[in-house]
Amino acid sequence: MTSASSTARTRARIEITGEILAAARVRLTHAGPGELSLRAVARDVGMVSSAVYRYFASRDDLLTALLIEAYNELGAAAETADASVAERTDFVARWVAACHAIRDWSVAHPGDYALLYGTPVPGYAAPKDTISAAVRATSVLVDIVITAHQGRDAELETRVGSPQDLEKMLAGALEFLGQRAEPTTSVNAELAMRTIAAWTAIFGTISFEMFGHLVGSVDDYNAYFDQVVRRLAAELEL
Amino acid sequence: MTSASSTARTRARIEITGEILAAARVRLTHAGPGELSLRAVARDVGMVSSAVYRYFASRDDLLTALLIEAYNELGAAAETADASVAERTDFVARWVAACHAIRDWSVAHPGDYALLYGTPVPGYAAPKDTISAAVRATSVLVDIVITAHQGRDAELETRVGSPQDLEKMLAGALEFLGQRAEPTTSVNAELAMRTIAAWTAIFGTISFEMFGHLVGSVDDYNAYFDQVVRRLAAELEL
DNA sequence: AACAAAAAGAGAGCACTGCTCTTGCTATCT
DNA sequence: AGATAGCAAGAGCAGTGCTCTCTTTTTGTT
Repeated sequence: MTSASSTARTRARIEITGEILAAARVRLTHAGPGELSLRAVARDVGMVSSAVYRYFASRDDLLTALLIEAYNELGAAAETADASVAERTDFVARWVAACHAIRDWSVAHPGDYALLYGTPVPGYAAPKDTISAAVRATSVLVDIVITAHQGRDAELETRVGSPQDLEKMLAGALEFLGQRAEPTTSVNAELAMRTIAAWTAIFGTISFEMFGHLVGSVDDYNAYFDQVVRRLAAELEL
Repeated sequence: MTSASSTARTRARIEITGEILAAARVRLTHAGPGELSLRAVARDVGMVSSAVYRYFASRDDLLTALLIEAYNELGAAAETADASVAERTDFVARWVAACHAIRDWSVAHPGDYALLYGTPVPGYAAPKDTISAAVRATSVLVDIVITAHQGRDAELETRVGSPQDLEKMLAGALEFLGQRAEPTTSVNAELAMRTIAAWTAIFGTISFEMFGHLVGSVDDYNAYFDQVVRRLAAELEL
């Protein structure tokens, strides 16, 4: 029986890996990445700590796996919210729905959010596996913006600086946006600039809320976020 | 000799406290708050770890002291940059100068920045001592905005939602802004909304840069930040 | 000047962490 | 059936925050 993955052992391995991840996830949700102890997770699943190392080579490896899971969950939440808007040409509604889905997930998963958008762990550099997952939520937002502008005649006018400056500065972003747009269209640098700024503003707002910087200034976080999101929608001319 | 602080011991205490803080600061600058070990700091200053506890009751206390120092340094940088603009009525120039000073300091002190604006430490709640220091950099920005709008006839028109909604939502912020404005003036809720959003956007942008989320999208961080800041200046109608 | 009180440093120790290595057992493949 | 590889457990190392005890030094008072 050389079939790839049907032996009891491989099945057990997958299951146990999942159990460890789930246990770690539970601890992470309300504890923050720095407090996540591999030994504590091991105890949760009824293992000795050294046994966990058969499944994850190091604590960083475990964090990476959690990172990917969390990114995917966030991305899925954004995708679902966007897809749930029936009127596909109501780009403001889609934008608002996706943004709120992102915030809602973040509020419900503080520890995971801290892992994704908080201080990076020590010498930790996110491996390539994480990129595709990391990009999901962002892609939802970007797609809404790009689709909204796809068929329009007039391109956005550059507000600050020259289009050449923007193009040079945002080369990487323009490439990414270009891949998501229809092949024939070229992506306006001004639109790219505003999109990145809006994207940053969204996560900046959530981070400020989550990390306590809005305490005393803002009373109703949800209402405030809604304001921010709708203003960004106007800024993006959705 | 009962005079408050002239004995050799009190002088030594202040000096040693400073040495510990300085050593911790050096470690923090390029290491991140989670990696800051009290024992390592003790070794740096040639003490045994238990001796450090005569000066700081816990690691959290040390972090709090570092937090205050860093906030003050950031605040001072912003204040200096603002003050260095000769033409006091050129509010855009003052805004740009202050914002860039904030980013420059952040880039030069990654570990400190992570302590201030990254994931909060475990169960750590910033004590009141930190607030006055924390507010300094923000106050510079707020003062520029408020002063710019002080003598104007027309108030900003509410863009999204109603003024009543904004006032209710931003009660805390309006109080803070009101304290910084001239007593006679009442602060416009729309202005408060835009100011908070701009403030959030600035630190969101810096956080995204520092925590690696702009890698691949933005090539020239300084130029990008300049764009963001100038667009916010326009948004704030400085 | 002498003495009690307070403060400071050093060391040992506890409970915890990430991680490695060795030992015994068991499922898998040839 | 026998060799091989995978798995779990335990001991152990170096590091962490923090506490407690002990000794020495400085301080303030009698």
